[in-house]
Amino acid sequence: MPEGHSVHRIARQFDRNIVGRAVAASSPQGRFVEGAAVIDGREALEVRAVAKQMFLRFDGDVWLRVHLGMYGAWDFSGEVSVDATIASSNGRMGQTNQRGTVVDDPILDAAGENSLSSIGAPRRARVRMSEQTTGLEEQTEWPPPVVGAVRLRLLTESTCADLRGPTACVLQTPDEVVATIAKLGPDPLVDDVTDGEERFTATVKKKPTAIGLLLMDQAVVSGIGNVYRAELLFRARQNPHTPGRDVPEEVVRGIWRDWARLLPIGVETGQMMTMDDLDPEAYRRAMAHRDDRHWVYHRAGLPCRVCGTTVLMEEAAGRKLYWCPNCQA
DNA sequence: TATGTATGGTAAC
DNA sequence: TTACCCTACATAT
Repeated sequence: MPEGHSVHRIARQFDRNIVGRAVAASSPQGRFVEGAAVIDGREALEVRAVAKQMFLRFDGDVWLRVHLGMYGAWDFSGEVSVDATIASSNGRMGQTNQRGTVVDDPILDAAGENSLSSIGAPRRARVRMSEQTTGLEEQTEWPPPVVGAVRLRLLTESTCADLRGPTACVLQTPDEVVATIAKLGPDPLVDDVTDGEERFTATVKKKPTAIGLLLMDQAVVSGIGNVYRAELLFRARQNPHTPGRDVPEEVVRGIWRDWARLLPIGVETGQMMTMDDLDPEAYRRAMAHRDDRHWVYHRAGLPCRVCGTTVLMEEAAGRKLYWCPNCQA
């Protein structure tokens, strides 16, 4: 389910709790038994996130590439460095208490930062990291019992990471990792932002494909998914159907810069917050309720927040595209 | 209990 | 373009 921000968040979690430690690897579900056997006993040395993919390097030049697709998730339990607000899947916010169970009524300040005093500190917790981070009921058993179809379990002495439902979970050689990343468009959190802008602009400028489709193409730009696509186009007041080469260059550059701005906000807040210029009360409401978080995404049939025109929805390449025909004429 | 939907991507037509 | 994969959850029955 995650767009780029979630993958960067998950990579950060790996950096804190898995990298630098030897792992026991297994595939309880049975679909990654050989790969797990290769990883088993190795030390995790480095994690990288590019676009919607995560690369975890183990000693001996063994790389694990994971793509969560729409349904994948990593469940962390044991010692977990909780650094962020934990939101339940229905959009309700919560945070974990000392026992790791979810507590309602988070304390958010106007900047959207939570008030956890132990930011970054390991604690007993159980969280599911997918598009959002969800608090799970903590298990006292160690290692935690396997629940459901776990493709890959990585276990350090103190932290357990369970992978479920990924689109891709494969081992790669260093050359293969380089090749995979080379096919991906610029990622504002990986590439130099100025270089990325040039690459993105040059690509879009020569494409006859609609800009609404180009933004979803990971070879054109990394990490944008269906939510950010709709929101970036609205923020640029850009019609999704305009061929890339016909979009004014300044608009194209503006979309890149906007993405470079929104992505880190998503990483820090854990939310696809695309209405960032809100007063504190509106911001609080947007953080708390998913339906109040976006300009046009998931708002088909509702009035545009800016002009009141009915927001439209159409299928584009099998995905739902939301836009305001007046603001984005 | 069944069904529909979802923030993604690939491969086959 | 369509089929298909992978899983969880909300909603309908």
